[in-house]
Amino acid sequence: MTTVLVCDDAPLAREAIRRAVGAVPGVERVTAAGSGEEVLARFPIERPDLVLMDVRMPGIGGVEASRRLVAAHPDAAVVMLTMGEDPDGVARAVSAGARGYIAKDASREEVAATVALALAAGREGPAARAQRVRPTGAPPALTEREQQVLDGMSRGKSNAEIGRELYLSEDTVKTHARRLFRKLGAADRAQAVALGFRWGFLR
Amino acid sequence: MTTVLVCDDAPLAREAIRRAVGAVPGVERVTAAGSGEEVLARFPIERPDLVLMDVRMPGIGGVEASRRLVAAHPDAAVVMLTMGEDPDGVARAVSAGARGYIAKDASREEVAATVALALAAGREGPAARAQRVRPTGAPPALTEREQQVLDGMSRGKSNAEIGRELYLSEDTVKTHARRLFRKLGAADRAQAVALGFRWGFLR
DNA sequence: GACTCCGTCACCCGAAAGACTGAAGTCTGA
DNA sequence: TCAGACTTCAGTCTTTCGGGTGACGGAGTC
Repeated sequence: MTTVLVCDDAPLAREAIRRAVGAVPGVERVTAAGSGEEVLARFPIERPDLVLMDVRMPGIGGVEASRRLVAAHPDAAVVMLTMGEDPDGVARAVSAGARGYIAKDASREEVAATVALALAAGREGPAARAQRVRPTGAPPALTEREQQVLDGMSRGKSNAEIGRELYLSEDTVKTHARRLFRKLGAADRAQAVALGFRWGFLR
Repeated sequence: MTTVLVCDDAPLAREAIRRAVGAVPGVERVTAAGSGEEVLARFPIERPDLVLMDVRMPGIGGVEASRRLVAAHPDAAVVMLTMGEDPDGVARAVSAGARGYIAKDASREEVAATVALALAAGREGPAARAQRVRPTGAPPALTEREQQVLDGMSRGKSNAEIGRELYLSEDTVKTHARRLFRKLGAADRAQAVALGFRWGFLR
């Protein structure tokens, strides 16, 4: 009986992850919690084989919850959920006992693979996975132009249209766009917009 | 002395709107508030010629704030800021005394034009502008495939990559993408991602 | 049975995007 | 004063995107 406990304060994300994890072969039961405190309270009762926990939550965050959980139950397997907004937190969580992490922008397949790995692995060294943490510690600092270009992208404007709005040439907009992509780690404007929302540059 | 009071709980959006409004000819002073309550408190003191207020805010939302403001000060000119997520709320706000609304995905020019119009107009009938509210009251219903394609887009995947993830041909992905754009009213994948976040399909 | 919606795939086409350079002006801060 | 960031623009190149259109099978509906 392999059970997984998913913890995220956002109901939508929680259910999405539940579905993804539920599809992993070998996982019979997936339960959900809405806070780190709830995980600490329920872990001794449910004894899940794996805890998937969001890094950022109200109350004690995922990092502190992971630390306390592993301190109280050294056999607990914790995998952090992150959306790249807090790589330092992930690093601390991993060093505090989490077995790995999954980026929330990962595909369903990647989630499944990571969960399966975490379940299968005898405690793999945290260092191995900690390397996957993004090197950029702080939220990227966007210049005003980059912010404006990002904003235009989110409104479905082409580079030429953004240029006309800002009284710039299309080439200049493309230059700002390229640097924007580098800073955000985006492959294209669609991902840039997604990361813009997650970093709070857009809303 | 024409002054405009901008109210939005998000500092970034607030500043962006401030800048846009500040560029409108005839506007000498733009002040900013962070909540509906703050607007109600400051309006009698500052007596701005126009209040730009976000529909959705913590505490009393823009609708209720607009209603109370106009009830207390019938000469108050309120224009709602919306991002299309709550057309009913806009309609109620307009019927409750708001003079119009501006979509947040509007261009700077559109913002300027609407502000100038709201300032210049003797009280135009609310009905005239209320028609601009999007006819689609409910969030668009996305099929599972469209949701999956949207998700892939938000992760920066190309259509071909999404196709490989979902075991589909690139052409099929493009078909789903095209229908997705139609449903969301998006011009391209970047705007589709933005609308996906605003409708809650992505997070 | 007719109709509609979804999912699948294919073709063509022009427009746009994004990567790669190089360069020059402004402005700030060490 | 000088380094460095920001901003501006330009060129070339390949890839991708998005629109238009058509098609076929299946599921559900009227």
